[in-house]
Amino acid sequence: MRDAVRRALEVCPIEVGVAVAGGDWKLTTVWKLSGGPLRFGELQRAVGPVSAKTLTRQLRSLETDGVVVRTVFPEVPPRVTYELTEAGRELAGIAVQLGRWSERFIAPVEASTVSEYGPAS
Amino acid sequence: MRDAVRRALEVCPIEVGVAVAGGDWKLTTVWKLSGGPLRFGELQRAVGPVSAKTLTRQLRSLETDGVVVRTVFPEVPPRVTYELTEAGRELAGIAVQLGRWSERFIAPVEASTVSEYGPAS
DNA sequence: CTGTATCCAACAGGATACTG
DNA sequence: CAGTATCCTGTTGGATACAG
Repeated sequence: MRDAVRRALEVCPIEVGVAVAGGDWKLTTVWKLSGGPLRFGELQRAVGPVSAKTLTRQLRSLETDGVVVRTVFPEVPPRVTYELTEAGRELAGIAVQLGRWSERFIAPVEASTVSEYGPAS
Repeated sequence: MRDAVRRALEVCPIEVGVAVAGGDWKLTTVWKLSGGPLRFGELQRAVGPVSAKTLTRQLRSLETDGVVVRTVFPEVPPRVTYELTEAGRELAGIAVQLGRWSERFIAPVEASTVSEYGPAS
């Protein structure tokens, strides 16, 4: 278990959730994976302007916390896929709600809603 | 509007939500306020081991983003209360869901659930 | 293709002392 | 009481170059 999570456990469940799901790109990553497994490169393009280094670290963190599963195929060129666990699928639902909340209260828009975008195909 | 929010607007609604609600103590603060207005000191004790400096900054950020309202009473000693806007009340619901999610998938427990704790009285 | 190593700037958050 | 000012450490995240 990661230190950040262990520390949050001493405080309250909400902080545990923040320790696991907080940080740039994490929830968007989970959301993009809710359409099914994606390779590293596909994921990077789908998530947005995230560096490989950061995406890798966030994915490792999510893997440690039991949100995603990483599968390495012993091929050349290498192929690695990421998919959600049950915890990840549940978290994706919360991510969508947060996206809708921000559309409603922070940046009201008519088009380009998270509801319409959907996860990466 | 804060820079972090403006930058997230270029990416996706979920990242906007993270920009507003992400960061230690913010969601717990919102949750504790869901029981009604609290003074600064009450809030600090309710949230947990957060420094005054950090809590102040998070509250200012939440105020700028339209999640909380800060009210100063011209008295001696000074009294300042914080309360949720409608956006804040909606966000508190998501915070509770995140807390329940972490209880279910990260740190399963029988007692001491976020559901039982409730906001500060 | 999927990363890692290194360097760097910016930010987060605690501790302490202090103010109106 | 409700902060602010200062100093400090650790973390975050991009850019670039490189590796298997």
